[in-house]
Amino acid sequence: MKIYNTMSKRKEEFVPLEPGKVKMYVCGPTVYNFIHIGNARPYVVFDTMRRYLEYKGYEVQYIQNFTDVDDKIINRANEENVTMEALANKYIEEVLKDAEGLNVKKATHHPRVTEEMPQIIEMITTLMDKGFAYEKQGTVYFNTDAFADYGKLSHKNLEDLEAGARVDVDSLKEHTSDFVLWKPNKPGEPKWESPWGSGRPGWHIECSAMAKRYLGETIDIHAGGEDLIFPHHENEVAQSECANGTTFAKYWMHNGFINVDNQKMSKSKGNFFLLRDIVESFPYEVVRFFILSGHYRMPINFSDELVKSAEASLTRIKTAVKNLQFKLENASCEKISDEELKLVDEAKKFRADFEESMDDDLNTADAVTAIFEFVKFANINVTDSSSKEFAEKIKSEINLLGEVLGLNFEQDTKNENNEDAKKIEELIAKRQDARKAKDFGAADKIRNELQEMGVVLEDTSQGVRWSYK
RNA sequence: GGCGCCAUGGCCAAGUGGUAAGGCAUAGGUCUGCAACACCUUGAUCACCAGUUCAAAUCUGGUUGGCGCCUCCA
Repeated sequence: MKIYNTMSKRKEEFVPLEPGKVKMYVCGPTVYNFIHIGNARPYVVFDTMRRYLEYKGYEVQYIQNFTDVDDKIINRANEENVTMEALANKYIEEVLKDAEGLNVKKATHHPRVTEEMPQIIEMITTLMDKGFAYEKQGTVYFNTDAFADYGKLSHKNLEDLEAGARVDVDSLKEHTSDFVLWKPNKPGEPKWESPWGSGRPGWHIECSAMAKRYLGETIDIHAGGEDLIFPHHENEVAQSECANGTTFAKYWMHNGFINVDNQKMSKSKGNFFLLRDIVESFPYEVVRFFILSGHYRMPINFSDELVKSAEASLTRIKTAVKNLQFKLENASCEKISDEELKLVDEAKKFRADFEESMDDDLNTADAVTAIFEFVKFANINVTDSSSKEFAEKIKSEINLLGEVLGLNFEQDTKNENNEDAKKIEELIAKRQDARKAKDFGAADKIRNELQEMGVVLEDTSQGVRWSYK
């Protein structure tokens, strides 16, 4: 498999540090609100990466943190008159709900910054001891000048950074690009004791410390949104490599943004969409499919119209799978024929195509194409007279590819209950009687009635198939 | 100012040296009592200019347009 590595700016063959195992760290959200559609992208993309690696037989250790101490959380907590802890807990729960809705697998660990203080303080101490950090009035800074490789991930150099810097209010720093490792608390703010006085860690150090604790000094893949390249990930590299004296991450993966009207979402522009609001109109799985229908490094635009189009595409696949299910349930012949066995063999190419696309830097957009082609193949070759075994084999192969993408093609997002089903079956039987009697007026009336209940009928030579629209 | 990304049919989107995948939408047709599902058919020379090459959407240079990072941010 090839992965585009931000560090080298090229696709590289993926070779894990340890055969058969992959250590992945994905930067998680700061929990002070529900996640927005943009936050959903790294969740979906890197979960898909994980699923594909697992599909290929790797054992994946997947770590995603929650930043539960930060100015934004403190401010929001003050506004709502609750403790920072309560606010963070609330949103961690909500984020997990959204993640579950998106069918994102749980991380191996979801560490929280507030529970990692000893490790964080230890790492800062090491940086101080090794001369990569300095303390001024209770604030500890990382000395970027001491790390010769500073800028190697974001491909910036210190001179350019100095030149392009905005007016710096923080006069305690020795260099513009130095950043905070530990800062003193203001009165009333949450605080932890440290060798430099009470306070809390800077944003960057937490990820370095958590990655080290749960995955070790060197990890395989570090991932996140492209905006994190600088300064966040650049600073992580500096901290971890200076403290540990070894390479931090072998591969750096960064997802592109989800834009609205081709522009970055922002609250001030008023083009900001929470995932919660979107799933009022579309199922979570449609959002997941929408995200996977473009390459993860390219920007994608978000709009109702585009998601609607994605929904129609997904429906095509799901309809095909439903049809296969109906056919196998009503098949008159159990055993697969020689002719069908040949077709099963022929269908292997779709899986091969799928893998080829996924192997090419997780090209899910192209991988989805293989599924569509598989669907067409199924539509043409699995007929009403196919054997049950054949229909079953084809269906499970398509479903398998869906699972790798975290999509369950058989899942029905609409509510159904048995009482409804019974009533629907009765109406269908009545309609069938009417049709037999060539009373099409009555038959159509029943069909319309069902349509109003949100039920769509399909007459096949195997019988009537119904589903919720 | 520094660094970087993008520009493919109505919309979305792969392809990155050998004469343009796929999906959505549209139109016509087949199937159907009608419909639905499905199938068939229908459409682009790849922003522009110049260059390299037997050959370029695909490489190089330039132009135009859009966007991002450099400040919290997925």
